[in-house]
This record gives sequence, structure tokens and C-alpha cells, in this order.
Amino acid sequence: MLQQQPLTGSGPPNGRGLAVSGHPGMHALGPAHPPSQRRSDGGEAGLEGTENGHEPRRDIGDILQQIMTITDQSLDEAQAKKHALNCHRMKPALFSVLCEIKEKTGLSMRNNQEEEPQDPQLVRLDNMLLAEGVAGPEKGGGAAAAVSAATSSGGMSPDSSLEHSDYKSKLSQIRGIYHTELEKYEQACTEFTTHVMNLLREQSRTRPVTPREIERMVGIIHRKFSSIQTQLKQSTCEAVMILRSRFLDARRKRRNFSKQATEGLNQYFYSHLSNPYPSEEAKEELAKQCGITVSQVSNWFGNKRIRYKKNIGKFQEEANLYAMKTALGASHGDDSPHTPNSTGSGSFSMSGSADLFLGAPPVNGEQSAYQMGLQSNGNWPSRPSPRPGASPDTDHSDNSD
DNA sequence: CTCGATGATTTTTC
DNA sequence: GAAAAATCATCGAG
Repeated sequence: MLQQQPLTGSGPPNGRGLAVSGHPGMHALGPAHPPSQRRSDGGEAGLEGTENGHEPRRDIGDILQQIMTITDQSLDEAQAKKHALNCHRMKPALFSVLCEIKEKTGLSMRNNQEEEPQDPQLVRLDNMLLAEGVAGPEKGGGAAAAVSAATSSGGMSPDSSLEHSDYKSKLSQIRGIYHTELEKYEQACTEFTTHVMNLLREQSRTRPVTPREIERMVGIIHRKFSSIQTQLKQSTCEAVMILRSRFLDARRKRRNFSKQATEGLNQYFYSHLSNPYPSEEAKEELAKQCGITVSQVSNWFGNKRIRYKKNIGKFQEEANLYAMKTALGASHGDDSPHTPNSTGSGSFSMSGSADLFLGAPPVNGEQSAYQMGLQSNGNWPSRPSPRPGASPDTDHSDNSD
């Protein structure tokens, strides 16, 4: 690796080191000796080197030798040596030799897949994070938008604000973590890149380092870091997906309604047995009273109607019970704790209605004709056509019986 | 663990 | 488009 090299005292990178950038012209410098095999042991002079009567090779061997051992020395020593090396008269020659070697080896590694094909998976992750409001340009708008999108698309009623805020806070938590991590990575990446570039610059004094090489190195670093980022993105996506599915799939955390809520709903149901189709306003009122949403009220009535109809006998007791309660509540006026009309809004009043008497306890039980509002075909008088606005129903309508 | 009750969702019907 | 009907999934008592 490229660790604690001279980086320390070597001061700001400057023209000297960067002279390399002119490397292509290096050939001009030297006589371009073929890079004949040098002996790493720097061995005795002699041998082929002396043939020419010159000793450039020996000099180069010396320099190489010194370079090889420079890291073993103390910092000061190394600095001094480095300086000496830089000024060595044979340095240009060595440089040119290295240039040539490089020329040959460089070609081979040139064609490695330089351009990464912009990973499609990464694009997908990015898009998703953006859509979820996790990535996006800074703050809240994104997250809020994502939440509202999620709720509306999921058919969630807008009044489940509790879960809503829960979701929101969890999402922004994820968002926060994601951004901190991302920033951390980016910072580390730049730091590391600068570090490496400094090193390369430093090294470029003694060996040829092309800008392209630096670029390549930077590219490698960036790729490494971006693969880490991809992992981060991936796990963030996963977290969001889990959160989302939990939030949207309410079935998974079904809670039974509170006793009080069920009471209120049943109260209404049995006191309107002949026509158990609460108007929109009535639903809203019930929802408010029971602490549930309007769509939950609708669900409840849907379920109740169908289940009641399917097995009237089973609900007999319950019907009697609520008929009694309602009767009591009506006769005592407002002192019943459960009477919904005590809310005073009066949009639906349960005051002793005709239905109540339909439901009068038959005492001897049995389903008999005691079908409370159901017609002989087992249906309620008529499937309530979507009636606009006015509620002719409530109580007075069914006194026709 | 089983099983009935129950809230929610999906499909069908009108 | 709302309700009915069918179905799913969880709860909670035993």
C-alpha cells in the first residue's frame, strides 16, 4: 500500500514534482536505453555495464538501491536522502528509463474497463430513495410528500394521524442516518483521495506518474467508496420498505376496538336494526365518539350487517341486551353514561326509536319471525341507494311498520 | 396450539 | 360507487 511515505515534511506539492506532467517529452531527455535488466542486488559493478566504458547503469543501480532502502530509514535521514536523490545527476536518466518501462506496461493495463457502466441497480436504488423522500434535496417537503402519497395510494384514511406521525418520525430517522452516513463516506472519500494524490505527487519526483494514472487511481477510490455507498443505499431501501409495509398493511397490527367503541357501534346498530346504514354524518359522529376512523365505522357496519344476517340467532342475546340498554337510556333521559346522544350534537339520535320496539325481546327467544327489520328474503328493506345529503332515515322513517 | 371472534381487504354484485 | 360476500390475518380465551 501507500502509507507513511515522505508525505510529512515534503511540503506543498509544487512544480518540481509535477514536472512529471511533461513526461511524454521525457524521451527527449535521455538516450533511451532499452531497460535492460537491472540487478536488484545492485551487485558488483562489472558485468555487462562496463562494456561501454560508461557507467550510467551502475549509477542507476545505485539510485534504485537507495530508493529501495529509503523507507527503512528514519524520517530525517530519508528526507535528506530524498533530497540528495532528487539532485542526483543521473536522476533524469533513471526517470527516462522508468518512463519507458511504464510505456510498455502501461499499455497492457490501459484497456481495463475504464468506464463503469453506471450500475442500473444503483440507479434504481437512487430513484427509490428519491421517491420515498429519503434522498431528495434536503428537508421535510420530500418526506411529507412521500407520506401523503403513501397514505393516499394505500387508501388510508387521512385521520390515522397517530400512525401517520409515527411513520413520519421513523422515516425521518432513517433519513437522518442515511444522510450522516453518506456524508461521512463522502468526506472519507475526499480525504483519502487527497491523501493518495499527495502521495502520488510526491512519488512523481522519482518515478513517472501520469495525470491519467492519478485519474485512474482516483477512479478506483471512488468506485470503492461508491460500492460502500451502494450498500448503504440498499440497506436504507430495505428499512424503508419494511417500515412502509408495516405502515400500509394495517391488517398486520389489527387491534380490537375498545369496549366503549364496540358498545357505541352496537348501540347504533341495534337501535337502527331496520335500517342499519348510517349516513355519512352519522358515521362521522360515531367515528368521533368511538375514537376510530370513518372507514373503520363503515367496515364495522359492513361486517356487522353480513354477520348478523348470516346468523341472527347468535346475535339474539346481544340484540336484546342493547335493546334494553337503549330503552333504559331513553327512559332515563341523559343520565346513561353510554347514550351517544348525550354528546348533544344530535346528528343522530338514538332516543327511543321505532327500531327499538322492533327489537323488543321476544322472551322465548328462537329466531322465529323475530328478524328485526329483515325482510322475508333475509335482506334489509332495500339496499340503500346512495342518497344525497338529506337523511330521511334516522328514526322517523321506519315507523311505517 | 386450537378455534371462534373480529377488523381489514379483495372480489362480486347491483 | 357503495354494499354484499368472500377471504385473509390477527387477537385472545381456553
